Amino acid sequence: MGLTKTEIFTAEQNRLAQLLKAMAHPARIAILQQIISANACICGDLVEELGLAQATISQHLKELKNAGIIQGTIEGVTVCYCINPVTWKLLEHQLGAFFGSYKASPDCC
Amino acid sequence: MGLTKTEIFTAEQNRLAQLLKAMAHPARIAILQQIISANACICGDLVEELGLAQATISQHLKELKNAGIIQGTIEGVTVCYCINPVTWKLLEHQLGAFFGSYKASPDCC
DNA sequence: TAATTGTATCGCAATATTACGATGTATAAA
DNA sequence: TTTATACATCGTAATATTGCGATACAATTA
Repeated sequence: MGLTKTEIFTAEQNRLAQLLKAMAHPARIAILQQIISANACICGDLVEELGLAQATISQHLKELKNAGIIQGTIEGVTVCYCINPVTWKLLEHQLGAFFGSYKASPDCC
Repeated sequence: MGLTKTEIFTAEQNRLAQLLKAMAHPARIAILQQIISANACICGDLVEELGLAQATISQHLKELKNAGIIQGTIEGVTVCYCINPVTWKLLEHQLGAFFGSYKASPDCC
């Protein structure tokens, strides 16, 4: 049916999956890297940096914004995007806890 | 066209996106949590633990295996799944570096 | 050998994603 | 007020994902 059964899972599982999904695209990873490396916020330079159409970039930015990973503020004609520090740290800690919860045991397959 | 332009991006960006995508589903997060918390490897108990059909679970396991996040070994009738320690640590470090590369600056939007 | 058990795969329907041209919108400059 | 610039949104085609019933397969057990 192509519809994820969200009601089966916990809110945390769904939220984590949502955040990971928002990042799970090479273009969106590239966008995040650009935003981070530009220190200050980047605007529509992304269209030139990456080789994608303006409509496509705008769509990817929207998804990152919807997930709460980035935030955008209008600055005259341009829009300034930057990392949402709250979500970023939350996700960082959640992933850290998740990955840290695994301890390799030698008696495994 | 519904086809990701992988050739535009670096191998690292594509690989990271692939790994994140494999994890970006609540069922697959739940499966990983189960595998981790069961310490030793879990088998088809997953079908009972989660409320999904056997075919669906098998498909999710296949995706995690294809991405290299888990590995499965046949043990008689059952199949034993566990975390692939190499990929796990690699992803852990890569994500750590990625999230750590962001330093919040106050002069931002 | 036949039946049972645990998984994998096939095939399908419903839905979601990706990419982009075309077009809309809002601000700034002429 | 017209024009230009920077984005956002719409609509659409191609493709991918999700979930599951049905079925195949492989290894034990009777």
